[in-house]
Amino acid sequence: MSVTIKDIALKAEVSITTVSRVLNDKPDVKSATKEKVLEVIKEQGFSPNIVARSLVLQKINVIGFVVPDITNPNFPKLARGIVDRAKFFDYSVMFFDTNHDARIEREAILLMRSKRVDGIILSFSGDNQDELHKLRENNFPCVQIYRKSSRLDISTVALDNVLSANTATKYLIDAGHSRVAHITRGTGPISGVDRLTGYKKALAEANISLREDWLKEGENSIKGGYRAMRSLLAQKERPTAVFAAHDLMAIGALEAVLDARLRVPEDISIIGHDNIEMGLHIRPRLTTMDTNKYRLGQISVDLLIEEMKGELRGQREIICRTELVERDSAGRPPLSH
Amino acid sequence: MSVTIKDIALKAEVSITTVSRVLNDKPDVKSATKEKVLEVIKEQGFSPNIVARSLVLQKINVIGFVVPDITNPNFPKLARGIVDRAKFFDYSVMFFDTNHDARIEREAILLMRSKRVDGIILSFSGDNQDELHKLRENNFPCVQIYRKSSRLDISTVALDNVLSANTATKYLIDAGHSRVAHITRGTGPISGVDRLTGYKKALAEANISLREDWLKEGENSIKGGYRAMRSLLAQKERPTAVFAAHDLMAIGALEAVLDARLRVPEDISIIGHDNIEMGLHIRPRLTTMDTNKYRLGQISVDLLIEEMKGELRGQREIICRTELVERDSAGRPPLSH
DNA sequence: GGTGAAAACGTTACCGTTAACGTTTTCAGA
DNA sequence: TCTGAAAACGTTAACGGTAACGTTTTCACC
Repeated sequence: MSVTIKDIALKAEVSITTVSRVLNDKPDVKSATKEKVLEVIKEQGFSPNIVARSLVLQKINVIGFVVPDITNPNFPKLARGIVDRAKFFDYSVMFFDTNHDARIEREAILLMRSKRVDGIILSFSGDNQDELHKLRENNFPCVQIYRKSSRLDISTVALDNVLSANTATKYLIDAGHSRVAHITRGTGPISGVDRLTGYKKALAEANISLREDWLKEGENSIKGGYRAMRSLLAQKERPTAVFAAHDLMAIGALEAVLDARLRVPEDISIIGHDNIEMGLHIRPRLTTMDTNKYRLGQISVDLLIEEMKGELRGQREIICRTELVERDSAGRPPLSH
Repeated sequence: MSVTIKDIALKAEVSITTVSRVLNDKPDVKSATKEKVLEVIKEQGFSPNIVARSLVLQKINVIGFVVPDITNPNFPKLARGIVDRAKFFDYSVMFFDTNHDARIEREAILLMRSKRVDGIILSFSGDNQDELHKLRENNFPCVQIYRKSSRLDISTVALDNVLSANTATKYLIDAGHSRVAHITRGTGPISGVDRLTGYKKALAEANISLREDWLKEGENSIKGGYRAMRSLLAQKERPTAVFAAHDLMAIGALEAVLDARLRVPEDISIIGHDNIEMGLHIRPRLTTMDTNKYRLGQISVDLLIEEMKGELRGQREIICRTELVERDSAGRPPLSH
């Protein structure tokens, strides 16, 4: 069928070991024979069977990458960072999309262990504590992304959500707003809590007291943001600014404001979080916090590589800073206030 | 190190063959011993080494998936369709992003062949004729997506771009427009030509003569659409409607119109193509042609599976229809016309 | 020319699984 | 109780590489 190292050895009149040696640039082979072997290889269009190699080397140079939903605008750039950086280290990436389903997440882990991938980068939606714990127990290289390892000692690269939310909220306050609301991500497991903390902290630092009725929980979607904003607008006392924990919700909120025949940012300022592409193309353009997703991807494979080398004892946590992106959806509060 | 089939055989006091048999649900094993083996497997947390299995089976149950840029909004949903469908058939997907670089595309193919993936789904940017040809020669299962196989006999799943563009243009004409411009995708290799053809056809069918000055070439980006629209607006005679070959360009065009203090669709109607998420969230919401990307992904896996089974002699071409999505960016022409 | 270390090369076991084939066990029926 | 086919199980050779270890060749130096 396909040509093997044996065939090459035969045609080049050397042993398979010699062929293996030239394949892997090992010493102990005369340059003349090396050339000869190389020639036969080219002539026969041979490329070594990496499956066989992996079996003896106990290493397949593949890392697994699991996301809950690649359609979510946070992930494509992350994926790119991971693929690029992995390629740099000669790794390929096996990709999984779990559709936020904890069962599929578990299956994916099992599958990856069976397939003997060298390491895993994952962003989980469910919380599959046991599975992650098992990975850790077996010393399986693994880094978690976006989400801090709760009580599990899994290496993590995440955002400094408290600081980031603090910065965003402070930006509104510094612009003169004292009535700033917050649309949170709901009670789900993902980073929403930290952003809420950052928001509260910023208020406290400015001596503004927290109003529970200006805290709205939205699902993590445009619709969720829209609904939350509508309920905010329906109140007798309206905020003049809102910090949404996620751009999708910010965009929804923005739509709600416009639909209510109010202006952004003249009547209400909005700041989002994550800097998804879309924010650049809605009107007004969305002011937000950039999370540098591409770089996050790169960092996570760097961390994974370290784990795979075994250079890392214990887990590590890398916390990335975010960056304010000033655009058009946030400005000074209306004069009447 | 890790537990193998041999360990299981030892502990269960059977031969490795027997273990293999229960692993693969083969006959010739008493139900009592089967249970015993299963128990030991569970107890030891054993999962078979798929690398070893792949070596003897000559099949790794992995398909390669190559895109030029996962960040491009056409691809995430496609990726999802592929991953889901692949999983259904017990395949994993190895993911590559080539950043539109023909060299990386070539490397990816080489790598995948080395890694012995069972098949490849690819969306190429460059044209790497030779590489694709070689794949075909070696009977390597492969389906190309979005792009029709020029002279190469590679299986393909693509869009009916002529019909789709025709439908979009006709929609504008039917709304009363006679002055409809077209922003094309530039002279690149991707489907732009067919959409131009469809546009021309629609004009011809309505007895509207083609105006070369209303044909603008934009790069495939928001900026490209913006620039193209500006140059359209700068003309003495303006179109009342424009069909952009891609939503990104349509969105750019829309921005240009708004920036020129004109209204959409009251002054100028815009229709895009591809139905990317963003179109739903700009104002006015973009009228466009939906390409059903998720399904496209599924179909391409189905086709690949057929090829891998060897059931397919010769290549096949599946052409998918698109669907009009009426939203707010296209309406009747202004009365003055 | 002989010596011996270094360079070049080959033999072979092994990685963890499957499957062809051979062997043993079971058990219904005479 | 014996017979023999069917069921259950095991032995062994692959799959295509790598690497430890042993063997042969080369060649500088005396």
